[in-house]
Amino acid sequence: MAVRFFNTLSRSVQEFAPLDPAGKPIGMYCCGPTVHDFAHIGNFRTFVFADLVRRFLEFRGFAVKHVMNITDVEDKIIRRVRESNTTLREFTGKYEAAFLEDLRTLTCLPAHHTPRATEYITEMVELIRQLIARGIAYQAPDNSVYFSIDKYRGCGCKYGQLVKLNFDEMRVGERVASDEYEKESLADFALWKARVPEDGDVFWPSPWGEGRPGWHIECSAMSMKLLGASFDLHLGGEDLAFPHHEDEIAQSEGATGRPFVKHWMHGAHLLVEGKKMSKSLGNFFTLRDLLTKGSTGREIRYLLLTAHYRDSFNFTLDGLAGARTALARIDECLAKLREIAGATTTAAPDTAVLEKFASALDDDLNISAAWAVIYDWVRDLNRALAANEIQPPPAAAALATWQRMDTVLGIGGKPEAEVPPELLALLDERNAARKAKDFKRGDALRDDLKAKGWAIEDTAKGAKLKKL
RNA sequence: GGCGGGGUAGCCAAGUGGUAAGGCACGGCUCUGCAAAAGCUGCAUUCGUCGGUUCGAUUCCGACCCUCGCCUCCA
Repeated sequence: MAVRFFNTLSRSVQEFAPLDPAGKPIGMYCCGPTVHDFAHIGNFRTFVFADLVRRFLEFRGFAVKHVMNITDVEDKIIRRVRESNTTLREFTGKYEAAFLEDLRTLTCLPAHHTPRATEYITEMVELIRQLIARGIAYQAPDNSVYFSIDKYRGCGCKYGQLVKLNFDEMRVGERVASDEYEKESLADFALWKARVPEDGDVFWPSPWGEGRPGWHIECSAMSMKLLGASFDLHLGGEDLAFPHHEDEIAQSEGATGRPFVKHWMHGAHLLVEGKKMSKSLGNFFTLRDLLTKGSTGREIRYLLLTAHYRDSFNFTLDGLAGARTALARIDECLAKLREIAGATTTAAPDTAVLEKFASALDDDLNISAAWAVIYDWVRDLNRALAANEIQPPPAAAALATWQRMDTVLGIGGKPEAEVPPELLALLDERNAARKAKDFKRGDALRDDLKAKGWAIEDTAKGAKLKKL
């Protein structure tokens, strides 16, 4: 069964067929962060989604060349650089590093390229030059350069490929002041913003005078530079479809005359505790906030991966607690399998299970169905384990099956916590007390350990300590 | 106002023109000195509302209600 994804261009689920069937890697571009602050959990839903897409394509045997940009110049960044009296590079460097670290916390595979906008000014200028040469862009009296949607349409190009647009009905300019620009038409957007005093040191020379790039042009310049004028797959959050991605298409196709991206995918936003995240509601979480509250990256990743990417998802603290329990169940099963498998490490995975898992994902990444396959599989294994019916070879095979599925999920196994020797001593004491039927003392020691963050698990093979 | 998603058990969330996956929570059981942990097991006559098509609709059609997103800051 072929991989099928919803394509925003066609508004339907269609087979994912690479541009180059001969085997050139799939070019995949995901709009990255604007590094003006620590990224929040909503941002990470999109990046975990992109990571799932990439991992699944690789699982299905595609080679993927993954590019994710870092937007390190933009209005908000400039304002905050000015306010914090620092340099652009210093300011953005801090948040870029934090962002990349956060991605590692969520076990997202690193992109093959993470280009910074400020390092592709030359390419952006060149792209703008081409657009002006083709008569699609113009310099306004304010010295800024704008993209003309009328001219673009006049060339037979289509503006409004990702969203249905009806300019007569649109409330253009309602939410954002439009009188600060001298555009020919309200819908036109900036390619190059002329330098203004508030920009401080943040400007570059260009044929149109000093200034800085508009927001959309960076993605066109960097994606085409690294992946070619036409590439396979472009992803981002749903809010980016318009205008950002629409404008990327216009700039790129306007400049090259070639189709830009074959397949567009957009991830839905998330709600937190049923409401749109906002600082005033107290439901605004960065990844770091959640880690501080005691969650782990894998729990957060798991929770973000429990819902379909095109549905808005309600992220809750209850859900996070549930994620911990659910993962523990998987971990427990794997630990038992490892114990039985012992030295038997090489085994072929269970292809029937893998096929069920993969076909769920083939269907536009139906991750819920994929989890159902996993939990059914876990229950079957647990039944067999409880009945002592699992020999080392099937245990090893099950572990191999998990390992293969986990290349897509990126959940991994729970890291084994080292038990401090003094706690082991307490455990020994408690075992001795129990043996002597001094249950009062045994229970006291159990409570003591619990207070120290370790639970005693009395199993058929003796007592074990487990980190809470 | 235009465009686009959604409304399925306490919560999260799949799915199908033929009688509702999975996870969490909760109850029961096994294990235990008692617990915990773990495992097993049970848990929606019902899919926003009202109509229509149909032998049969949660699934298709229509209307309505609610909700979320986009309409040049946005993952």
